[in-house]
Amino acid sequence: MNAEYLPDFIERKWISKWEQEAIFEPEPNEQEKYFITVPYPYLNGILHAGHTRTFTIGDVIARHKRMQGLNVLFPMGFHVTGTPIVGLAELIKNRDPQTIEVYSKHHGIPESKLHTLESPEKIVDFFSVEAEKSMRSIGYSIDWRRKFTTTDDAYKKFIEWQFNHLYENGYIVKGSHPVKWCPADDNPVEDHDILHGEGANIVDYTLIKFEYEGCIFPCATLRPETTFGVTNLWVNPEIEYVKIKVANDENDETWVVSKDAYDKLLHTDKDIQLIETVPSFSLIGIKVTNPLTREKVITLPASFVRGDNGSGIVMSVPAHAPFDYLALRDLYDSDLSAYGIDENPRYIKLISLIDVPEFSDYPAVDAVNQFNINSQNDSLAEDATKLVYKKEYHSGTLKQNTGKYANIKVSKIKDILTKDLIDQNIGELFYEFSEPVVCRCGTPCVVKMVKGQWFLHYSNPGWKRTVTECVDQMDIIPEELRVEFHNKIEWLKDKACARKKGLGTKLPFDKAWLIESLADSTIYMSYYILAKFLNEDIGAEQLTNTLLDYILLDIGSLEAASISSGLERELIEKIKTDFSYWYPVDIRTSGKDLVPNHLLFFLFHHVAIFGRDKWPKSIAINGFVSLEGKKMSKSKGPLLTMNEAVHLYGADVTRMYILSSAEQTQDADWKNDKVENAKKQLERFYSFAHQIIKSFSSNDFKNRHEYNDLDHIDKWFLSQLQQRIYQTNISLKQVKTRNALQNSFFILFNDVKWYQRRGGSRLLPYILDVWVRLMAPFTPHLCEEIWDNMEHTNGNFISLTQYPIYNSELIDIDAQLAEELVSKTLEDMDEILKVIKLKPTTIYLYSTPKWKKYVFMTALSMNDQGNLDVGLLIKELMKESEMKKYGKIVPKYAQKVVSEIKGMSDEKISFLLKSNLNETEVLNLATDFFEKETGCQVYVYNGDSPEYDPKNKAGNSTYLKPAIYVE
RNA sequence: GCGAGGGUUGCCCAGCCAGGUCAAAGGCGCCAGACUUAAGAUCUGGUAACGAAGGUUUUCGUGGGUUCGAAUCCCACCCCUCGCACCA
Repeated sequence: MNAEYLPDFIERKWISKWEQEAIFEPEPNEQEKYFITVPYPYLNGILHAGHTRTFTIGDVIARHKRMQGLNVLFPMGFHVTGTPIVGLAELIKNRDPQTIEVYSKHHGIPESKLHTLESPEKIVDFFSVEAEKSMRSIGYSIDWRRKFTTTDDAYKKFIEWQFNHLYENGYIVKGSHPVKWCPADDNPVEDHDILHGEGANIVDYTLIKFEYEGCIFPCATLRPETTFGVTNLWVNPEIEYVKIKVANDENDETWVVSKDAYDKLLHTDKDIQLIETVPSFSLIGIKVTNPLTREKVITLPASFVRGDNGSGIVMSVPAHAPFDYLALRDLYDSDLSAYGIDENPRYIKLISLIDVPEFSDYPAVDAVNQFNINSQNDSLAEDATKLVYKKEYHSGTLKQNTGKYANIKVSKIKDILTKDLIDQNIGELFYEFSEPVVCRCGTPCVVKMVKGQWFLHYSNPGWKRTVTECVDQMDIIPEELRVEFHNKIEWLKDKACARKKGLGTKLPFDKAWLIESLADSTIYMSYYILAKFLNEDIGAEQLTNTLLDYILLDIGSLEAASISSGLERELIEKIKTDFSYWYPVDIRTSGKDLVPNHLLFFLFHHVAIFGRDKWPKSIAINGFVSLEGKKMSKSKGPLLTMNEAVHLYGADVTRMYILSSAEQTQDADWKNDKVENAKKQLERFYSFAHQIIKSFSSNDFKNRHEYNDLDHIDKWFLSQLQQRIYQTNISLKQVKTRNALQNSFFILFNDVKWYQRRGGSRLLPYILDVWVRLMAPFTPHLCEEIWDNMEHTNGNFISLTQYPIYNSELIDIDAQLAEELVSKTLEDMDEILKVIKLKPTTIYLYSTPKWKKYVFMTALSMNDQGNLDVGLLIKELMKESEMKKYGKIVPKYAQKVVSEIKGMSDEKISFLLKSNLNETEVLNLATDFFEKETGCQVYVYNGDSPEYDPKNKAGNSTYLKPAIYVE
């Protein structure tokens, strides 16, 4: 064994040995199986630290389960469908400076190579080779016989099969949906195509159709319920209005809207024709009919109305909308004769329709007064609006004047009412951005209705219900995220699943479209089972629907499957048996960014396609990785690649660091100087192992289970070790890799230090044997190397060796308690030595007198029976004639003991109840240790009759806390 | 706005669900000692404050509450991060 830790050498050596012996290529057998998957990487770049974290977690779980004796399958594929790879090829071809810079500098691709990646195919070829190399170099125990990319012909056949099923079972429907649209490009815009307004949402307004002489005056609102409180409409005399013809199912309608609104309506699914422009003056001072209440209300002028927002006509609800109230108040007593209005707007009575606990009948008035707002042009009007809307939304209920909607909460009314309005044709939906959106080309974007689009019908309540059932029977790790899954299932709407651009599979029932790339990566875990055979001896064209139905769903017959595919029956049966052996997925582990999308779809599609016995068993979620506190970005940098990490620090160091720096869902920050420290830790471990291997013979390792006459400290260590083994196994099961490493490495290291400090040595070969197995899932190469050098297992891989198992027989309560006594006593001595200024030469320890221990144990057992009480305890004690001697001091001590015990955890109490400790003996055995540690002479006296006690210190002792006197 | 997660001792980061062994694990940093001609590396110990006796005091975002007892449970508030879709 080399004295120096050479990660590069060790790692190459063991990776190639694993490959030679093909130890990670499992086949079905009589063992219990474990199928673990992580999301395959998307190949528009080199694998980075984020992949490293998720994949390493997966590998550690795989290795742990494998060492626990399960038959583990951990496969990997590559995702390439969608637009980014096509976009990247384009950018490289055009020699986009930023792309060239980022990919050469951050991804570490030489420019000459980079320049050849001018087509999506070349990119896929290059990055898939690179990704596999990276994953091999970090030691993942992946079965590479099953790799594939999502543009393989066979994969496309598989996806077609999936979509045929979804279609046949009604999970795919046709419909229209609003998208961000650039009128100049005549294309939808995606977020990275946007100049301004990246955060913009599409908001759904309701148009309320007010009527006037056969014309419709549509008013856009987010609060359709306020239609009950409309007192007038607002028209801005400064903006341009038009009259348009709107095609409707039965009759065409004539609408009056702003010019801007007309432009927007042109992009909706409505059929629109311009009739004429209308002077704004002609729209003011007329009486329109509220379609809901049939009341007639007047139209009035207002400057706050914007032509580019909504329809350019606004309904006024002054009781509940500060702007409306302000605009109305601004008109009080003013001369409106220019508009042909001779009434004073003061006659208009506010209509209250929402009950809000914190406000009067007119919340808008309250808010305007509260903020002390002067006019509709005051900037505070915005704040007042927010306040009123928020309060009304959260705590408002509808009043009696809303008829059948009375008593409904404001927060619940919108969907109900909108539906009713649409049914009666007095309302319509209208979409608008939450903020202006401008395309990269400089053109303002609009909301466009895309018609005849294919949708995955995720909003289907039955489908949602089944997914909810699926989640309920799964393990979600960590458990706290279960609620998140339920929320997101609730929230999920229909999702367009067909695209025009990018790589992918055509929709089998509408070949003009490509299947969207999140939808084609939902049940591919089952494809791993097929992939092994496809990579060997099956052609894509043989993967027929009939064959897939038979293998994956057990539909149809072997006969039919064989005929349709042209495959041998035995082969088909073999694939089918493999599938039913490996499926379902036992765990899928993934970054938390995939919860609201991929993981959700993964569940939706599984329940849609497969029976309950094939539903996934568990999902584990992990957090992100940042780089020196900065967010990583594939396309902009900074980026730490898996290659770079492995190259600079080694595979084992990288694995250990990324798993130990943060727990589960917490984000991890990669810090180079901390990684250096992790490397030192492993060097320390290596040299510890090296020392032990040098100092012991291979026989010492072979006989590791045969120790007789163990010393106290050996028993203590064995007991302690069981706790570490237990905690490591539990933590790994819960995917708490940080906690697992804390126990299997750091804390165990400290235990070993204490063991050696206390003079232990003979268990060291045994310790190393257990320790290295405990660490093997995390740092497999290093552990194989040490394991190999112990020369006690005839060349078996540690990767295939039994993982340490908790052994309750080795738990030794007395040894643990004794060691606690020793270390606490040492702490007490240190504390005293630190405080007193004299130079100490001798320390006297006085163990607890028998009677005090008796008091303590009596109190403990009374506590156990649930009747511990100072009075009762003293009474009980005094029954004992021995105790009467101490009659005067017993009550005081009893009181102390009772409060001490009341403050103990149940665990500690049961621990103490089971113990049987001889203090004097334990302390005597430890005197050498105490002397070595303190540099003083140490004497231990029995507290019952100390030979020497000049300052009467012996009386200070309590059970497990000896009295101390220092000279 | 809606949803989720988080604020801990010089720093990173555990603990919180199952209240008491919690002045609070582990790592880093720092300090001291050993080794060394010395430095570095390595190893060992220490690391809230105060204390001439093992104690005391203050501390886990802020303010309340429940409890014999709260980092942990409840309520309110402040601050930070992420997601909100047709993009992987």
